[in-house]
Amino acid sequence: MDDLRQLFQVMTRRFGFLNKNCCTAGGCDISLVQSHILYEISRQRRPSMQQVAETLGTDITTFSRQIQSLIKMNLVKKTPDPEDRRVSLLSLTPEGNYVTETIDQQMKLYLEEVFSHMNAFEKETVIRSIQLLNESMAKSGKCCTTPLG
Amino acid sequence: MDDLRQLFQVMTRRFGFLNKNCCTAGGCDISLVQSHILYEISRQRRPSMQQVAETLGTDITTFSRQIQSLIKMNLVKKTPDPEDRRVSLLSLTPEGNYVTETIDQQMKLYLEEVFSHMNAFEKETVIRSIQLLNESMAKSGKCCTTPLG
DNA sequence: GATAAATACTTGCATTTTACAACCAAAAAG
DNA sequence: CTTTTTGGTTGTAAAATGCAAGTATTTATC
Repeated sequence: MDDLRQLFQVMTRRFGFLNKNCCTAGGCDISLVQSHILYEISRQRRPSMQQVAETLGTDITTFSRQIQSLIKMNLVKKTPDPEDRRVSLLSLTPEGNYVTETIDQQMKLYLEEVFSHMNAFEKETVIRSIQLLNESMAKSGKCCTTPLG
Repeated sequence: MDDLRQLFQVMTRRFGFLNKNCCTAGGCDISLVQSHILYEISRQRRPSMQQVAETLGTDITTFSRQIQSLIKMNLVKKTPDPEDRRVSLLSLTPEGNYVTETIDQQMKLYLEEVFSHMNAFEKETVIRSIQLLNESMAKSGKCCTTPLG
């Protein structure tokens, strides 16, 4: 309880490593940011560029180029929105879906491994705590959002 | 409990934003990685380059250059280890200490703000949960460590 | 005690990532 | 119909990254 920040720092660093490990694991070999982009595209429902970039807190110009790479790698598809021809809707190609799915399974496997060191009650408490934390961070508009806006 | 990964993803992303915000806040204007380096140097007791690079999971060559920048900015000092003249021990300059301290206070302020949305019991539970999580991740040697080794 | 091997770190180089500024095109506002 | 706003793309330049190769010191090994 003394060094609160340290706790967070260690936890997020470890989770970052986990994420990174899952990118370079057999088969798919993509960067960490690309992994996050794929994840968000799969999670959101045909999002626009802006939406995903905003979620990840990356500059739209950087994001634009990242998407270009992912399209070149045949993992992502960009379709113009018929409602508003300025926006491009993002979706995963079958290959992109496969890669994303593979990473996700790997992540889940690792997370289960981590939680295997706890009993059911502890696991439940930890999960509930993270939920609570997320809610609190959401409430606190001042911090924990992208620096841009 | 359904989407465990999502919970982690959101939490770490938010904490990452928080970290990023604290770098660019008035006075100090350093990159996120530099902030992490400063933090680790202040936390560890006169660490060597390898130690900090290892902790952060960054390549030693990249790290070497980062340190060069921080030295040029007069935030970090490198002193040869008398025991082993190959190693360089890292420490903060007074300026570096000030910057690091400022960031730390900002972080703590933000974290307190986040926890202000909880009651004492919830806060205690959340902190204990993160501790537990860190322990579990440490136990699980397979994941959650640097991909390099 | 000389030689080989390992370790700690730096530099060369090439690639990737990043972001500000300036831009284009479509939509909304006036 | 003109102006402004919005979604997205390039130009360019800086920073970050990491492999390969190098230097210097220390630790085996014979």
